[in-house]
Amino acid sequence: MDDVADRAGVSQMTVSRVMSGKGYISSKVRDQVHAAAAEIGYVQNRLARGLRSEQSSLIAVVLPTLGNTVFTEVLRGITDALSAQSLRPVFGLTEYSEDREYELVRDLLSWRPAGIVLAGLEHSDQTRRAIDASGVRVAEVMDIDGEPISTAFGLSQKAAGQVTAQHMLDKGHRRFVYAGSQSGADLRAGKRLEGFRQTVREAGGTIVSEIISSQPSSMVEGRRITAEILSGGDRPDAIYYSNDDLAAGGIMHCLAEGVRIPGDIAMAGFNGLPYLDALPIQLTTIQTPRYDIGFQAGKLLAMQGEDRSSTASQLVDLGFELSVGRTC
Amino acid sequence: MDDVADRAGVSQMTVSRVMSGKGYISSKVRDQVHAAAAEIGYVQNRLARGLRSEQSSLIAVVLPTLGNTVFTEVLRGITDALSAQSLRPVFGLTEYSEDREYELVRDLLSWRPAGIVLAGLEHSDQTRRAIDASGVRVAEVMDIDGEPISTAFGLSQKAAGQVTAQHMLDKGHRRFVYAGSQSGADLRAGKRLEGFRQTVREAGGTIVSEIISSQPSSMVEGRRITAEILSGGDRPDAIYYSNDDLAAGGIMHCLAEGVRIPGDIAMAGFNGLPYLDALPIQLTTIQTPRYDIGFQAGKLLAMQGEDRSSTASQLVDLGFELSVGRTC
DNA sequence: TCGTCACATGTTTACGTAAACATATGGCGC
DNA sequence: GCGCCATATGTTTACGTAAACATGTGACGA
Repeated sequence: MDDVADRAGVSQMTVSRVMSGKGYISSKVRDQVHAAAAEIGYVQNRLARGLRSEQSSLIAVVLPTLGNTVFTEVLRGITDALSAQSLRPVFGLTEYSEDREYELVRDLLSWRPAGIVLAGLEHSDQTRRAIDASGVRVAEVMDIDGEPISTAFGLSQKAAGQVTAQHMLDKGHRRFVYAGSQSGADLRAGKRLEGFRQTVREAGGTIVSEIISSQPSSMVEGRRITAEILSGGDRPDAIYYSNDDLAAGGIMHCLAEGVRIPGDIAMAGFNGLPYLDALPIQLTTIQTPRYDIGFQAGKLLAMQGEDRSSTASQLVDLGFELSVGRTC
Repeated sequence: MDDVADRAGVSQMTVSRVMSGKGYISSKVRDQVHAAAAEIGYVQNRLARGLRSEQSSLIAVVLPTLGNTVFTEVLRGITDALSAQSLRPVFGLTEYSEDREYELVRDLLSWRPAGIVLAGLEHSDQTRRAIDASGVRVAEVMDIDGEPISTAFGLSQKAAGQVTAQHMLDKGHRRFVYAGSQSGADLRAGKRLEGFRQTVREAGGTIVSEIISSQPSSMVEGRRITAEILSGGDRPDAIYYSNDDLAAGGIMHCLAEGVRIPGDIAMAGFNGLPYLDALPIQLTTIQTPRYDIGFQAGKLLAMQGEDRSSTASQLVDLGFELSVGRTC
């Protein structure tokens, strides 16, 4: 900055003002400074800027995995929301471990981020304390069934499970199998299952079994689980998959084996992934606003903290929609 | 740090040494310092650390999109490689625009990253200059057909196109259609097409047409394009898709419409995405080491810069494998 | 005419850390 | 017994920036 200042014939502070766009600057000086900066290839040092101004233009993003399209879409939303104000996401992956989440949060707080995004509402006490102590602004994403740290953007996972159950019951199905993955570490999936169970029971239906694979969710795993379910002697009416990837695998199994959907077996998934529209059979699922969830979370954190009224904890329900296909 | 030092009864510098693990520290003092830090909830400030040590523990990652599984897997590889040394990725998306890439690179350099990852070998002169001037270490990923800035990890896209063409020719196909997306902004896809064209021509085959959609690649788009191709009067022997998502869409179209593969139309894709194993028909494709590419790029940048011998520009060929399915 | 105030720039200082440069202790070889 | 060197700690300073606090214009209303 001193070099730029010398070349432009002004003080270092004036260069700082031009770069940050704060304070009064005559247009003549502004141009001189920009020209000087371009000539010597000046690149500002955000480490110094952050140190002095006690805040960096980084947003910490802590997600379970990138193996699930859901989170890559959330991340896209966040990234897009931030890019306008040249905030950048720094991120870490928890692989659905609370301990790992804590480590990541601690580590990322050392960057003095302007905000932090967490997945879901369940965090260890340690994590909550570290966040409280840092005073960083928080946005939680995907889930709104619980108590947020400050603001959560998402949908009611439990209600999604209920709506799906109700729809399947309305279609006449009574005996269900639930197919999940990740050893049940995905707490949102657990809440959907909870809602599903409740509605099924109230209507007098049965959940014959709950199969929870230890593998990460994938189409291949969904196909495997489905084959397993259908090879058993006691075939259920319908399978409720914890997400679309598993369900799509189920559809593939049936296509390959000539099992009729929904005649032989009905299915429902969750997420409303774009590729479902390309499949030969339209899956009944729940459409979730994943990108928008990320985008709104990003926008909240990108807002300069002037808005102190929003300090109170708040749940922002971005809703979901039952997408009726031909699999029920 | 001063507070921690007071509580531990040592100097600030000793605390610094404990935190960074550099220099001699007695185990007694180390424990005292850790205890004191834990008591007051000390979180180091990486902005200050980076400022003083002239280098941050961030790795800049500039990718075209997160909409393509390929790049999310590369990103996973990078993230995993970095997490061991608690380096963190900061990233930006170019949406396949060179100008956007330049802006992002400039912006990310202001974080004084320990390294930067770029997709592909083609970058604007501006971008190259900015990187040269910064002296930052660079890893380029996915492509090795060209001149790297320093080290590139990937595979020969052109050779992949050639191998695919040769395989299809061997299977007796002569009249091809190429189906791509992104308005051709994906330069790697362009190189594959180049290799494909060359091999087809040398063998006396024909590329009847090259259809390049302006949409991002997706299964839905692949199904749409395929429907378009097959509805035309002059049906080709085979379709070469620029990637698996488009090809899977093609398979879906044929499943839904009763078009026989490869009897009525043959197909090949590129990437070897995991979900292909779940499809009723096994797609012939090229298996690419995407995660490994990201991982090795991450590892290179994570190495402390002691290895000055590797300054020379270098291409690391991680290879690919033809995955023979039942679509040719 | 003078005070006021929006505009424009400059000077000094602090942000939290680690590099560079001391200093002190004690074990070990000769 | 003495010098040397590995070990262990302390003091001073600089990293690049922006906040805080000046200072200096000139237009405009009373």
